[in-house]
Order: sequence, then structure tokens, then C-alpha cells
Amino acid sequence: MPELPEVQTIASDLNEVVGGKIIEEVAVSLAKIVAGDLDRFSSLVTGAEIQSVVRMGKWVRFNVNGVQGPAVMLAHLKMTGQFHLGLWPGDSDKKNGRWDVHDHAAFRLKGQSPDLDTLYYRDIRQFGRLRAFDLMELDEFLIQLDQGPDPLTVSPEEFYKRVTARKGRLKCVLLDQTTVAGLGNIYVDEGLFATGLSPVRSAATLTKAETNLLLKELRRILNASIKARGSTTSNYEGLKGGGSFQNVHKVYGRAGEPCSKCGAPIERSVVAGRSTHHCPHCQPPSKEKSQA
DNA sequence: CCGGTCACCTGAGTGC
DNA sequence: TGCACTCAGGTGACCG
Repeated sequence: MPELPEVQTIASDLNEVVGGKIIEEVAVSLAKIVAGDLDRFSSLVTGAEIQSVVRMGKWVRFNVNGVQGPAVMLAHLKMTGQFHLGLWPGDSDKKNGRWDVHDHAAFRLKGQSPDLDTLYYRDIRQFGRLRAFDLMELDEFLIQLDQGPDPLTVSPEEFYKRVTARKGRLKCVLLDQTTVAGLGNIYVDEGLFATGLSPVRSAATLTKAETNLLLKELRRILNASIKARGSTTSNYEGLKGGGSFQNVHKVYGRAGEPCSKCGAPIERSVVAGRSTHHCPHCQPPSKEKSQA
């Protein structure tokens, strides 16, 4: 589900609402949602104070100060992961909450208002994962993950180098989190449309001017989406509600509708196994951009 | 190195 | 109503 703007929204909502809170108790109702050893996870997280919550690519990163020192909890939401507040799951007592079918982990927070004392992780399709590390383990994990730089902060030179170092099709290269980390299907389609680049163009053939423009357009779109709290199509929302950026998508989810630049119908195709939306007139596969 | 396909899951939408 | 089928914002494994 979520890409960079949505994860950014989720992380900053969390930072505001649970930053500074202490995790008093952890419960996991679906063991596979925690990657690695569950006891290790619980011992790292239980009793820890949440210092801050930030976005790292498409990961939500909780920086915590645990009983045995600093630690980090990472959440990858994949398609349908969400965080929401509720009541600690209990039994008969009316004051207790209940597991929803799709809630898989619960964190009881100290100092939270008594009617919403628990942060739940919910995930309809169960693709997402939670993991926890001490700082040594985190280093190892991040090396193995090999995420690229953030598209919002990467330098144009670095972006040019990373994109053109790859022989694959532009769309695949941008979706690959080792190129840059945070783009997904929606924002790649939107960025390519805004730049007039074909999704199937070989990444290695891009000029410096083209990658510069692509980066500029991606940033413009990502920042506008962050302002709108992201795009809501089905299963996404932050702690404080969903976003509205889907209303200004130019190509994503608009197959058959007229292109906003030239009026030609937007085409849907499949690239890299992902549904891909582009204007065949404004984004021709040849090297040259078509300027009417 | 590269692309294609499947697998992981549930639910919403569509067409018969 | 019901059933069969397709699709979904992500990634990782496997195969040729």
C-alpha cells in the first residue's frame, strides 16, 4: 500500500502521538508478523521509551531507548499495514479492548489517555513485518538491505549516476529500492508522466538533463503528496486519517481517460509485473520526447 | 546482470 | 444471491 508520502505521513503522525511514550507491554497475536525471534523482539521493545518515529525509505523506524540500551523497531507495511490506537486487548472487563481480526500486534503505552492506551499494528493481507534490533544488529541488517538514498535528498549527480548505471527499464530501476528508496508504483508512474519519459526506456540511455528533470518532478509530486497526507485508494490511513492526493493523480488509475496534456487516452500496460499507466503520445518509447 | 513468474494473503469489484 | 475471476500502493525467491 504505502509509498514514500504515505509512510512519511504515518511516521510523523506516530512521532507526534506516541513519541516520548513508554511501551509497557507487548502482545502479538500472529507470530509471523514479527520477523526473527519473538522473545528477542519482546525483550528489546518491552519497557522501552519511544524517542522518535521516522521514515526510512518505505520503512517506519521507531528509535527507542530500551531497558538494555538503545534499540530500533522497524515496520514495513507492504500493501496493507496500518497503525491505529485502541484499548489494550482484555477479556471480560468492559473497559478492555478486543483484537480485530486483522490486528496482529499490540503495544500498551504508558502515559497515553486511558481510553486509547494501545498502539495496534493491523494488516489485512499480512505481508508486513515488524522487527527489532540493537544497534549492532541494525547495522548488519541495513548493510544487507542496501537501500539507496532518499529521493527527497539525493543529489542530482548521485541520482544520475545511480539511474544510468542500470541497464533495465526505467520503471523497474526506479521501483528498485537499491536505486533510491521510497518510490512505488503510483509515484513512479506519475513522475514519468510529468517528465515525459517512457516507463520502458532503458535507464542507461537517460541524459543528465533528463534525470535532473525527473528528480525535480518526482520531488515536486512527492512533496505535494506529503502535504495532502498521501494518496488514499483503499487500505491506507495515518493515525489522523487518510490523504487526498489520489484526486490529483494524472495517470495512475486513469486508464482510458484523456491525457491532461494532449487528450490522448491514458494506456494501462504491465511492466515489471506491475500495472503501469502512461500517455503513449507524451511518453513515447523512443529516445526523443515528442513535442507537438 | 536481466526479465518473467510466482508466492505471500485478504477483500473489493465485476460480470455471468 | 452466489460464484468465478481479476485486481490491489510491495518485495523476495526462483528460473531461464
